[in-house]
Amino acid sequence: MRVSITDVARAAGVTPAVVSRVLNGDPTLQVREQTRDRVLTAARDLDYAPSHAARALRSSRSNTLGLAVHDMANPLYGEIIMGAQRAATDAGYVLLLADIDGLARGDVTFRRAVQGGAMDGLLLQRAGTAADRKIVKTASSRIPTVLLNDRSSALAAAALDDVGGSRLATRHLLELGHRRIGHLRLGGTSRSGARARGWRETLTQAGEEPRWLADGGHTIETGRQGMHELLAGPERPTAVVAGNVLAAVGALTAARESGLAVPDDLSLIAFHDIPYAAHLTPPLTTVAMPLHELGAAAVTLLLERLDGGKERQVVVREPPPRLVERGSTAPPG
Amino acid sequence: MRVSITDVARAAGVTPAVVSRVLNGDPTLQVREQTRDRVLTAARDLDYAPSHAARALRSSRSNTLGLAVHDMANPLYGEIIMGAQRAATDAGYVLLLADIDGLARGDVTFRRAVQGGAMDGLLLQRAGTAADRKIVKTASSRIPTVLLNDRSSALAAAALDDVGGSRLATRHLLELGHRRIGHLRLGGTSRSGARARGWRETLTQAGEEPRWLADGGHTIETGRQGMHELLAGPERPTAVVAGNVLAAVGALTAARESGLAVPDDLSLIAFHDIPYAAHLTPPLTTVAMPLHELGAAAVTLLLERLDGGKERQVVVREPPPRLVERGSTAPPG
DNA sequence: TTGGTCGGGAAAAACCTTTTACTAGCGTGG
DNA sequence: CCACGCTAGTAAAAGGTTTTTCCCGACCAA
Repeated sequence: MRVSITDVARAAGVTPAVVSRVLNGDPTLQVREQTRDRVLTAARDLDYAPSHAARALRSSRSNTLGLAVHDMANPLYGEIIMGAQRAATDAGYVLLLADIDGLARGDVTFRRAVQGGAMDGLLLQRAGTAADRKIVKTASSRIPTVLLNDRSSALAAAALDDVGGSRLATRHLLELGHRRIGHLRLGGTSRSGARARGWRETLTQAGEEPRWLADGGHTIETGRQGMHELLAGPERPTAVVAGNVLAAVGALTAARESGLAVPDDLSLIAFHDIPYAAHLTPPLTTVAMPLHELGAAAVTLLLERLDGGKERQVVVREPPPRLVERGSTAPPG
Repeated sequence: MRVSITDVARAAGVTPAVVSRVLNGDPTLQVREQTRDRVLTAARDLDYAPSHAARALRSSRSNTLGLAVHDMANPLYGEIIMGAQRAATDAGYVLLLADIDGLARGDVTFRRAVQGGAMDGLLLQRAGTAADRKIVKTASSRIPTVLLNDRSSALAAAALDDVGGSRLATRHLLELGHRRIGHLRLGGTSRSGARARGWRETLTQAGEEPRWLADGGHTIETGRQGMHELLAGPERPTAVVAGNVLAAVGALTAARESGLAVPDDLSLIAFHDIPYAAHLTPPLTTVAMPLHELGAAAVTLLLERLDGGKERQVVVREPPPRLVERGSTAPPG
């Protein structure tokens, strides 16, 4: 049926042990060049691939990493996942998908997968919900866990340079001549704090007062509400830094609903660049963050931990946040 | 270390075989109610979960399904994946992620995963590229494979009701009073044919001639080009059915570039509804297709095959395509 | 010759389940 | 009293790797 290591051994005229050690490059093995060749060609001829299950059983390593995210349909996560995917593949690992909300629904499938050793480690993107806490508890007590873009806890984590991105965005608006610059923060997560900090610090350094602040969340609808809040006061900001591109989409709608033209009456810049941003009206100016690299960094961190490394928290600064100028920012009218 | 079936057996005062058979509900097992309870409580107390690897090795079933897509960052695929995810979880299966383009890069990781029995079956979303053909060949000869939204081949597949969706879109435009209705087809895939067919048939039945046809691809940029092509002739269409929502985004840009106002000078309706569609200018009228259900259906199909079923092709008609009226369609000016 | 060392590989255990075949004990009918 | 059948399990094999220990022959030095 399947070709096993014994078949290869027979074909090469050696024992299975030798095949295993040759194929895995065991440095303690003494073997003649000739024999090694026989093994290698036999393996190739028979198109041999070791049984995932048997190997996992014996070595108690599944070469699999779990990946749990909230919303697959969010292109931001898609980007992160692709980065993680690639890094994992390059390291010979494979990615197992889990849906956080499914897990929280009391899914036995995931718990069994974690406990049963189906994955060696877990990448977790959380959003601060109750479901998250449950998952974190279930998983992190059993297998190494790395948080994606989050650093509020004692767990290992890979995060973006939120402060830097926020500074870049705010500085862009300042350079255009804006003074009254508001911020739509994410709310609820640690990223929220860092992004708000970059905005606040940059304004303070420029001698401006960071007065306009509202929660924009990370969905279109929450962004719309937040923007309305920001525009409600008697004195309005002339420019806004949105903590999330989806919130910015909603903010654009809110501006329109308030009778404000973007960018003539109000400039808007958002965190994260997605293809759609270029096709909104007006095209959205954004700060592109290295999402791909974030995913890769998280995987690297996890692999490190699997090799016995300590829990670390890293900030992905390479490549640095990049300003993508489009049509939603302009000098104040 | 890990708690194994032997530990549970010892705690319950029986042999491992009994534990296995009780936990898996072996109907041929004769066991006293009392003994069964002892086993069950022991398993619960020890928080036992069977080893994924050992079980896979013994039963040569990994309870894992592979999922290979092109572009995770595309929200359409995200939607499909979420549907697949859920259906798989409900059936006790877990999803393994693979990136087609990585695979085609000559990745050994995936080939080893397939051959090593890391997955029982594969869900494959292909786009007609050379990479696809390679993957299909590697995989489908070894494990059951189901195609997502594609039915051009001999393989099992789950597809959308493209003709129905296309009819719905075209009829909507006809009802608004349009006669000169064009189509931006996908190009390259079998879906292309079906969607074009729905458009053509509906027009013909209404006594109109299906004259305006161009390739819109499935990216923003190709959609833009296709739309320009459609608008190039001396006599222009007054309305267009776009085969893909991303192409429609590009088409919107193309219309603007041609100095045409949507919907006043040109109506546009697109396949697939995504949240962004509502926030374009103008908000895009779409036909929402059951993507979630498509993913679930594909999983069902795959599980069927794993249980020895025949290769089938299904069309997901439930829920039926749904018209989402927004601002990009209007009676002809 | 003997003792020692080294090269080249063999043997066997262990990893944890599942499954098939089998059995000890007991009651029952003939 | 014996054969039989039933209950309630038991025993053992199998699945494919990896890894540690072990072994045999050859060569070298004394």
